Amino acid sequence: MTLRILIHEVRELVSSALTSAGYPLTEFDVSEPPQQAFGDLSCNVAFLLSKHLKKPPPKIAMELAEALRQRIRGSSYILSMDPAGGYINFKANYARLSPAILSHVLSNPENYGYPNFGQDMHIIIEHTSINPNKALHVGHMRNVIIGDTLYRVMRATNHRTTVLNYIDDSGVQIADIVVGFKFAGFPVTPPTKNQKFDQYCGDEVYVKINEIYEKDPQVAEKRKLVLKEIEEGKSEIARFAMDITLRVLQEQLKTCWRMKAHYDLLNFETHIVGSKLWSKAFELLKSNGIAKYETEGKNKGCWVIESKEKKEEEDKVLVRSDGTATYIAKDIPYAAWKLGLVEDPFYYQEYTKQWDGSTLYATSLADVSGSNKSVDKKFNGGEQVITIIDSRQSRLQGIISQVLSKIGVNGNSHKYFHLSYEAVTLSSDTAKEFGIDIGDRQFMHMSGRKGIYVNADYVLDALHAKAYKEAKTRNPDFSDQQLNKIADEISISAIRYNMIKQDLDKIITFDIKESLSLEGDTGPYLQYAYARSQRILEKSEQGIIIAGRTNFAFEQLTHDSEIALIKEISKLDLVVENAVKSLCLKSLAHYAYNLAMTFNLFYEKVPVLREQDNEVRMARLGLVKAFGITLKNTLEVLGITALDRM
RNA sequence: GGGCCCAUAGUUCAGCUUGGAUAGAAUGGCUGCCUGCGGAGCAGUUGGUCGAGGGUUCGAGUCCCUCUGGGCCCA
Repeated sequence: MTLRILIHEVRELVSSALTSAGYPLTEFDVSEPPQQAFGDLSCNVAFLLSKHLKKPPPKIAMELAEALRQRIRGSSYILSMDPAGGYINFKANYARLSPAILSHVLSNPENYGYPNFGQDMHIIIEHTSINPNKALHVGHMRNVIIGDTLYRVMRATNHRTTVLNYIDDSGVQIADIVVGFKFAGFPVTPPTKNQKFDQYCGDEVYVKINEIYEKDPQVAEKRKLVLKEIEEGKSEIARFAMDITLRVLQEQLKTCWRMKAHYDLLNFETHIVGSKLWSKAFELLKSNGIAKYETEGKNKGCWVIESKEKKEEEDKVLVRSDGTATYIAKDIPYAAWKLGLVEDPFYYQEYTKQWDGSTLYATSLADVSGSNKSVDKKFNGGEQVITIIDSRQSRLQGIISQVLSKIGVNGNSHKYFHLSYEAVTLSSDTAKEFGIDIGDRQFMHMSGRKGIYVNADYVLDALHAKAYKEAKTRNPDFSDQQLNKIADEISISAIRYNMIKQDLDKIITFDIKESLSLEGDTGPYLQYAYARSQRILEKSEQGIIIAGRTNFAFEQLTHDSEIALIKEISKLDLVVENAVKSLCLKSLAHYAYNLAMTFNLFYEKVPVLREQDNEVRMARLGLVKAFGITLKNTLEVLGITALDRM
């Protein structure tokens, strides 16, 4: 039993009342009214009918109420119904509802709130995909956290998930680092002790080589040479570049794993290039008449995609007249591979074990025998492909979707979906820490080239230090190991919640001071509510065993804050469903916050352990336990660990 | 020149997909609440011409149009 069933019941009642009162069946909404005083659910059908019936809504509501009143029987979960204004408000019968909801939660602790509508559908999610020449900064964190949360909620709703991380190992950015090492004298080992290799490459080599380019065009020339060698893939420089790529990648993955991100496959760009995927995809485009050869005009000698719909739009060049492919031509075959539109050219080998015990695979072009044996595994051919990239790529991604919709992706434009999000920028105060005064402006964009960004590890470390200190004052008897574990979980929770609670279309103005807050609308607030609930259960179990029991005298829970908590608990599956269907991940965060807040109110108002009446006390313990299950399952999809102590 | 996104309290944001009852949080400021199930909490108070104008509607923060300001992409 969840709120969903109650809503369904109200809908059925209203529908049949419409018929018997002589009104036409029409679409209407059943939702929660803005205030508890109006009831538990509210129906707006009278407003909608008044439009074409030219009758005032309150009058229609009154008439419908008559028909409804006869239908509400004693066996129903609905206690009463009242027309108010034009609304029809319903009050739930919690004496029946509460036992049904709470015993359902208690008997499904593992998967309560996770509706099974995925039905094993294969969803491919790509996220992270950071150039392997630098460490993650806060902007990358947003990408990782959006992607991993999506993966978690898809997995929880029984989708078959494959998470890809695209490694651009043949781009200019990696070439810049190689130039730094080979032609500008940077030592390959970081001169500062214990410096992470990704930070060294990004914070120092990359920033300084860009300064050198400005002054010395001869060094800038070397970049072209290095790029060419990497593309050809055989030389000593190419091998060196791959070595650097893998070392940076390893450090990047450590940071991602620190945030509890999970991946299934690393897709190396050099493998995509070397696999001849492009020529297969190109043939597909030609045979479908999508790619056209221009014989005149400014694109003479190029292969282009014509845009017929809008005349103002430029035709997109795929292959230049000199035979080189554009960046669009790189992305189309990869996208076609994801959807399974071209034959899979890759071998797969085990790359490494991850933090969660799962195996991370990598693409390969050869069937390698020996220790790195290829595995027979299918990573592509998703029924839906979701790519998480920032909004600057919207145009390119739009073109790719458009092209794919013409080949094989029959009519279903949602099969290839670009999940776009806005940038993370620096607040005025945080910009000042880089010695930059941005005047009246609200934010400033980060710049990798100029070294103006906040590293992910720096934020995690700062959060960790703060959480550690706080935890130690509250738990002076805890060991260093215990405190570190707690501080890990709190720091992850703070950053993950911070990055997911905001709308994807909004620029995040990152402020280092504000991001360190552990109070109010934050991840640790959620964990705190959970820890409080677990402490109550822990203390109670010295005298009373409630483990394994699912039925209590829940009908005796009648206090406002008890009812409010039960109602909030009953909504999780609706929230999860909405999060998946509208790809609205922030709604999970908002729900978690509301649930925790509702519990905190209950905690203030209603005593549990001090309750004298044995039955009521037991019922409250059952409620506390059900709350813990619900919050824990919500936090799980957010990638936040529910802590018993903090 | 063309396309996409954003604008709500001092600040950071919910609410807009699907129009509806008194526009909500957090944070900051001020004030209370720990011999009590953990104060990373709770309560109160302060703070809003929902960027501007027009339109649709019985009803617009929400839908449509124009404009302004900011951001991004393409040329």
